[in-house]
Amino acid sequence: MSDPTPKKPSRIQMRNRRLILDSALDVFSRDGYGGATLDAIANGAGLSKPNLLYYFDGKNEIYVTLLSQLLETWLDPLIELNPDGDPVEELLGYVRLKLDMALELPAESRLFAGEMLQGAPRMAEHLKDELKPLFDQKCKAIQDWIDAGRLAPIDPAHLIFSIWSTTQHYADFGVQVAFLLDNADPAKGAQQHLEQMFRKLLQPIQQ
Amino acid sequence: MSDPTPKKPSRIQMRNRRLILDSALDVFSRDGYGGATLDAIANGAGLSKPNLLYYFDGKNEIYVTLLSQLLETWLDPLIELNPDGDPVEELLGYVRLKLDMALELPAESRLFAGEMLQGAPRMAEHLKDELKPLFDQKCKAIQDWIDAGRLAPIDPAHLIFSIWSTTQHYADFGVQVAFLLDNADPAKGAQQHLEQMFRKLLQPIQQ
DNA sequence: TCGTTGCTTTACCAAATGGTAAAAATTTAG
DNA sequence: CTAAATTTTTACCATTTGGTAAAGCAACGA
Repeated sequence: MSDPTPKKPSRIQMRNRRLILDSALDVFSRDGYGGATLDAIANGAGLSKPNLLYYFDGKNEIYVTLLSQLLETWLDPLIELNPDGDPVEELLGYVRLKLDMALELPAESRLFAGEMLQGAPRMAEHLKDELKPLFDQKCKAIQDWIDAGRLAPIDPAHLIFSIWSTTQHYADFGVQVAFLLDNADPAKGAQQHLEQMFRKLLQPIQQ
Repeated sequence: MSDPTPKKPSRIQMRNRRLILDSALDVFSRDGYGGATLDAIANGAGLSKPNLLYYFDGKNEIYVTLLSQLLETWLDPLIELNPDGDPVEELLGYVRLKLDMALELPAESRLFAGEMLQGAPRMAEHLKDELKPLFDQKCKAIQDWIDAGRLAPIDPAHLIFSIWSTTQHYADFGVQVAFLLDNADPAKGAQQHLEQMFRKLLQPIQQ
């Protein structure tokens, strides 16, 4: 009575909305928001365009739905960062997780990157509500570790930026990386390099 | 006689091609290739659309011209990397230069990032001819430094990826960075953080 | 079995977009 | 000053694109 959409989705709805979002991820991440077309998305989902528009109100709604669903997955590893664990190992674990995500879900990473590149015009709200509080909270946790002498003194915010950028690079610039590495698998080298780099950065001076 | 376009461009040509490319940089970097329109570019340049098409053969030619001109500027700092200089200082200098470029030319950085995100469909040739040889050459130079014990043992290719990703992050994800830093200027913090990180990574063990 | 609801298709449409033809205006060279 | 060359405008056009209306079809509860 109070809920504007009380009906639970049917099996067909579940299936088709999933098909559409899967196809949309392909198309949006490959062609960008502006380059993506409803025809391409409908085609990839195996539906007609009007049929697609039966499930979503328009291009923008598909895109926003996709991004906000993805944001959860994306922020999950950061949420897992445990203030009660060992600082260096917690952060190195986070690096490892983010790298794995970049390597296994490159389309998702590129979708976010594309939105950010354009100034996040369609995501600003979500970022404010979900990303910012989490970011501030984790910065504070890292600062506490530093204050306790359990971590080298670093700027928490820029540390997080460095983790994000270095790991996501393997997804967002994946074509370039593959090309420059002569199509060798980047996974192992990346893992070792990032582990080495962040371990050196984070390790507090032993006394 | 052999040159297919021997005529040197008039002053008007120089001016208008420059106006168009400047506007195109704005539009392409903001809206992506697919989202950019000739009308928007023409508008930004203060020309009519047909007038714009008098100077360039089409949307694609504007885009490719822009990117290939930019590639030079972009690779310049890497070219400057001097194998005869001090390894750590040379590489830290490169980091500084790349960061300065990201902060001062964010639109250029985003334009490249957008092209890479989409798999560099319109830049593959240029990358093969200009980027790859330079990259291989500099990787070898870094490896020589390592072999001479003047640099910590790191994977040169992944080192370069880390430098690119961390510095360009401040341009490509500039909106996110500004938002998460509460619109504080990221320049100084970024500079200090990256210097600290790469110095620790690169410094060979003293004996 | 019948009617209601939910899903899909067919047939469209208006606006936007990349691009062209050719006339008009302007600049430049002699 | 004039004629040729260059530059700009006006008037178009075909295609693509996001989106709609409404009819047809399928599923399901009573």
